Amino acid sequence: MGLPQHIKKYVNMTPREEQEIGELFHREEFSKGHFLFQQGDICRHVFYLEKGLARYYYYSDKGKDITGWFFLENQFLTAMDSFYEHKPTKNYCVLLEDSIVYTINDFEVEEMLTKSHAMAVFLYHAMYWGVKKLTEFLFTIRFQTAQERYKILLRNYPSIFQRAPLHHIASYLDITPETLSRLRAEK
Amino acid sequence: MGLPQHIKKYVNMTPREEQEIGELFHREEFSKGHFLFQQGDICRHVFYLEKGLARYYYYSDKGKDITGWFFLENQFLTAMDSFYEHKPTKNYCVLLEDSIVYTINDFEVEEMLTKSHAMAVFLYHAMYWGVKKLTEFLFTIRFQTAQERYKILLRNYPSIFQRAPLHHIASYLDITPETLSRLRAEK
DNA sequence: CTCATTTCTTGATCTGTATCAAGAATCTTT
DNA sequence: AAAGATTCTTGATACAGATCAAGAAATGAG
Repeated sequence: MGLPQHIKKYVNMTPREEQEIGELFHREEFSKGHFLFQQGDICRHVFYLEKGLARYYYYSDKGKDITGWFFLENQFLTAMDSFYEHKPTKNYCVLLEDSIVYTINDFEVEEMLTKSHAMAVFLYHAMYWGVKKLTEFLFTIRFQTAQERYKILLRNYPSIFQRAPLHHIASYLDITPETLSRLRAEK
Repeated sequence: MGLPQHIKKYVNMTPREEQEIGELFHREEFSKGHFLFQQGDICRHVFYLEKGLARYYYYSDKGKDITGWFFLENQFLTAMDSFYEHKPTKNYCVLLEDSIVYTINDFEVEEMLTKSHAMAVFLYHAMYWGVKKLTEFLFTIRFQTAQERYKILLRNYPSIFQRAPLHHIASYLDITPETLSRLRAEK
């Protein structure tokens, strides 16, 4: 493929290392509706979304469909705990659009982690990115009102509102579809 | 010091590496009330709490004192974004008890990250631990009621209720002191 | 030991968002 | 194009937990 530009900014690799890592990614195209993983799967891949949109979701204790995250272009995604701990995931990830995805296997990642110092450094930085995003999201959920959360999403990812059903956006924002509808109606 | 046992379970290091990393940690004792870092500091250390209790907190937009986390014995802590991005932190971390702390510098960590493959692997695993804890906490805040969150804390860390003031526990649970008081009063 | 401060409790009231209900709009399939 | 399914809106009501208020208990300084 040639390594996504995205990766390179995190870490200095030799051209050789860069090529080696790049060769581990497999390009694939999937149609809208394809599941990258489902409940019960042991998620054995990290995905890099070059084009398209994915919805990561699960069912709460009370059986409600909750969107945990939306993944847009140029983002990495996986079922983190499943991938890292080799256990079945409780989550789903479905494509909301036809997408181009680069895939890498768990054993390939692990091999690179143990054999390549540069890859270990890269994965450290990638994990930090996860910590940062989670911290931001936690902060938003804890301290912003429903209206503020709605406005933040509208500001940062306005395209989501054209690309995903509103009730899935509502659960991501931790509000009901009715409340989201009312927020949108306010002038 | 001898590396905390805690570290070893994450990663295989040669005795030499283990010794090298161990030597970078500096043992220190601090009294109750000591700040490990404060707003405005660039946090240049990772701390390992061997004994004691620390409260990580900040002031919300509305000026309220919010506990972000309690750190107990055998846990690592730092102002993650400040340490990683070398920027001033908005947070505070104060010891609630006399404590024994092992400290390592940012430049030492960075040197180990770039020079030692084993250290890079270790830091990758340490970051994952952060992702996991944040994910769990986010889940609790989003989907559990105040009463459930209270019970979870009481089950997992009962000692906190003897060791920290209740209003600081309340803000950690994302409830008011009044609500916590009422939850405790329920038989 | 005493006074002052901080912490905790209890009660009354308020509010943001959920829930329940039903109709309107939009998409999908034949 | 019609019928059915899904998504979205709007209104009425309910409720968990916040806020406001004030007193009680615990802690700490002199």
